[in-house]
Amino acid sequence: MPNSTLPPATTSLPGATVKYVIETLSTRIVTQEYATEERLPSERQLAQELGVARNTVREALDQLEARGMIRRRAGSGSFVTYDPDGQGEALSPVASETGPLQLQVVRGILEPDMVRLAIVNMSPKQIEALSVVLSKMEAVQTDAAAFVRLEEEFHRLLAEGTGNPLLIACYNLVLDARRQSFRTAMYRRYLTPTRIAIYQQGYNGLFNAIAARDIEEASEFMKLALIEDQRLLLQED
Amino acid sequence: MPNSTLPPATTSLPGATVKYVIETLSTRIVTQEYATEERLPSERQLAQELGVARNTVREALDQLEARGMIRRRAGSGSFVTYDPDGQGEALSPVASETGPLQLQVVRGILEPDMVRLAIVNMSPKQIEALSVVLSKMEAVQTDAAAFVRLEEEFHRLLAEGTGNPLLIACYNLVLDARRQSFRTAMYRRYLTPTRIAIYQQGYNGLFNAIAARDIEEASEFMKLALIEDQRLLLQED
DNA sequence: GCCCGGTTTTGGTTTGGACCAATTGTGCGA
DNA sequence: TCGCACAATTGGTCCAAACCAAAACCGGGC
Repeated sequence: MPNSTLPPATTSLPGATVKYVIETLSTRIVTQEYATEERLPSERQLAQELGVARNTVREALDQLEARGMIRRRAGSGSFVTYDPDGQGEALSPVASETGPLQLQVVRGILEPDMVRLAIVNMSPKQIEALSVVLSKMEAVQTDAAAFVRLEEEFHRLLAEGTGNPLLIACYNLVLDARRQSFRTAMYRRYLTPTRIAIYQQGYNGLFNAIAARDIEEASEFMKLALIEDQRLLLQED
Repeated sequence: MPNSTLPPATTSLPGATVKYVIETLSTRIVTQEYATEERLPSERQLAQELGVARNTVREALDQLEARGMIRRRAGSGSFVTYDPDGQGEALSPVASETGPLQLQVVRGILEPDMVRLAIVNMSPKQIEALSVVLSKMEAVQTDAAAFVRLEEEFHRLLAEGTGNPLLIACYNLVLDARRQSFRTAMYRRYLTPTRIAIYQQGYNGLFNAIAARDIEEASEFMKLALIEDQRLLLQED
């Protein structure tokens, strides 16, 4: 079949491109690689850099805008509105009335199974995105706030890795509550460099288990992290 | 036509095309020109009829789907979900994009632990409220819709019985998705009086276990109910 | 130095085409 | 008649390109 034209070429995995762009950009935003208020590269530049069509970049930006992470102005550019220490936003009301222990309980219910689902569902690109976040986490030495943010991003990627919109929505509530907890309870005080190192080890093991598609191992690491959190919780006050 | 390139042509007013398609289609839906549950023309047909590109039709359909007026199934078609006698409040958007299987997965994660928490947390009054709903359920003979509503109420009371606001919020999402499932997938057809009797037995056992504060027994009953739902799901076609 | 108009950059919209994946329909053979 | 493989249909994703409108940028003229 002497097809005259075949522009798409389809070298990359289909169906994962937009999500890949979203994950890449949202990670960069969360890690402040694109700082708050900063202008991010033009759509055309991003398209070239990421090796996708502008259309695809646009769709990703649409969703980031819907999430409230960026704001776009025609003729001017796209700007980061995401605020890491977002004092601003009213988190969902449930977040504020959820106690640290209650948060821990729900995490204990969701996360082990969430990892299982993610493992059997994540695409290579999604795992790649996860590894990017992991390496940034490993680079953290003392900045507890940054570490917490990266943890959230890591968990968010896991949730999206399940491909289950309902589960993702539930876990977004969990993350809201978690953010709230960190704001009020000031765990950060207890996130010493030593503890950060412990967590880094845990996340590293978790990621390796995920990359190896070792379901039980990963679920076990997830539980360990939860137990560690619990210990931190009890030390408080 | 020897012209090398001029795809857009731009015969119609620019910037109003998508809106025009949305208005046209949503009007047809609201006026029941495309009746509820009916399949509307394929995207390619609509594109031709309205004189726009398929992409434009898709974008319009995206928004109609976001509004909950239609639902799309790859390989099958787009179907009107809008109900003119809409009791139907706007369900949370996640509800519409959650499939029956994904719903079942999340329920399988949450419900067994939810029962455990409820048992150790419910006050006598709350258990009393539960028994009231149960007796109403047992009075149902053939009205599948009523039974489904009572089931929801039963589950809601359980969730509230945990006293965990975060868990309650998560489970509300689950219930939204469940309601959506019943609307679209028409399980009701399979909820014969015989099946209702089976469920009644299950809920009765579940309640007794709860009243007796028998955690393992209750969790077991909960799982059984889930399995029963699953069977019902698989029979669907 | 300041304003004003053209040029450039940037996001916004639409087109058309190719290919993928899920579903449905169909016809042939056991 | 029953099933199963194959083809057609349908929504899902991505690409490349053109044009528009708003904003920013820049250089000349006052």
